[in-house]
Amino acid sequence: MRTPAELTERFRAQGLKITPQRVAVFDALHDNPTHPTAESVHSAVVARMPTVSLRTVYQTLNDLAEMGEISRLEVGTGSARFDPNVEERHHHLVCESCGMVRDLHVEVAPELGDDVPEGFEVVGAELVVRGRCRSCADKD
Amino acid sequence: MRTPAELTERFRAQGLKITPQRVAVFDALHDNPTHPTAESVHSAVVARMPTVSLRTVYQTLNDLAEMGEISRLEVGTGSARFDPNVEERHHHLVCESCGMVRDLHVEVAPELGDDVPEGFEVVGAELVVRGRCRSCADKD
DNA sequence: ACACAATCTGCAACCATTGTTAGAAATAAA
DNA sequence: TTTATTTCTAACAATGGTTGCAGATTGTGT
Repeated sequence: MRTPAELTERFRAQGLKITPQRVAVFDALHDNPTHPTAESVHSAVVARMPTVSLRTVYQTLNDLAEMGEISRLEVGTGSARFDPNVEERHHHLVCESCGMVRDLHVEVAPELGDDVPEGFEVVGAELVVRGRCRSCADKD
Repeated sequence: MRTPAELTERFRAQGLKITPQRVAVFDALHDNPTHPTAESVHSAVVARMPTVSLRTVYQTLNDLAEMGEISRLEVGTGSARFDPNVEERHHHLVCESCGMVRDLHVEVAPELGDDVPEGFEVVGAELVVRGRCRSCADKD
């Protein structure tokens, strides 16, 4: 992910204003490998700026996603996850027990050709590998 | 997918009762390649049994999913989709414009080994390929 | 046919997310 | 720096999908 400072530039370039709330979200995401939900980003932000609303966090995450600076994941755990790592193409590993999401660096069948219908414009492909992580598997 | 008659057997085997509502859901799913939402299953069912509630449809779909007779898909289109085809291993193609979901018969990187952490029990892997279907691409 | 347990319906509650709006704050212009 | 303009924020309400609940209803084994 870009640094908070770089994101600030990108926002300015789009004519968006730089507010402390937005910077706090940038900081919360920077080098964060946990694929946080909006809620957990909000918690992190609130720890330092108690008045920031969840609405603002959603707004900023949406802006970032629209600019392609982060990506939104739907892994079936109820709420969306946000992934600051958009530079490396990668996929995800999900623990069905604790909800943990982890990056997975795997090449996925690049020759889709066969079964994709004529005229379908492929934009992207996401692989989700599900299972139980070690600590959950050990628990019972 | 199993025939409605077979599902009836499976339900009985689990000690679940056979009600006309449940049979109507079985029928609505049988050989249905559209990956319907609960809402659309409900519409189909209501066409023949006007009093069936959406709640009952959800209940039956959940039962079927728990028994492994159908699978629940979350492709990020707002509502869950249900796929009666659990016999053939396959993946999905999603049109981001109209929400269409289609089966995709592609082999996906079977040697995950590399990046899966030690001790993680892999249960399954789902690939979602996103893009625009021909008719949506033609529209604009 | 009976009795009991399981099921159905209708409605309320829930959760994640988005719409709205008045007031506050950041930038641009002077 | 002061003002003017435009954008943001916070709070709250509303939405959409899904599940919880209570009482009436209906399969099923006897």
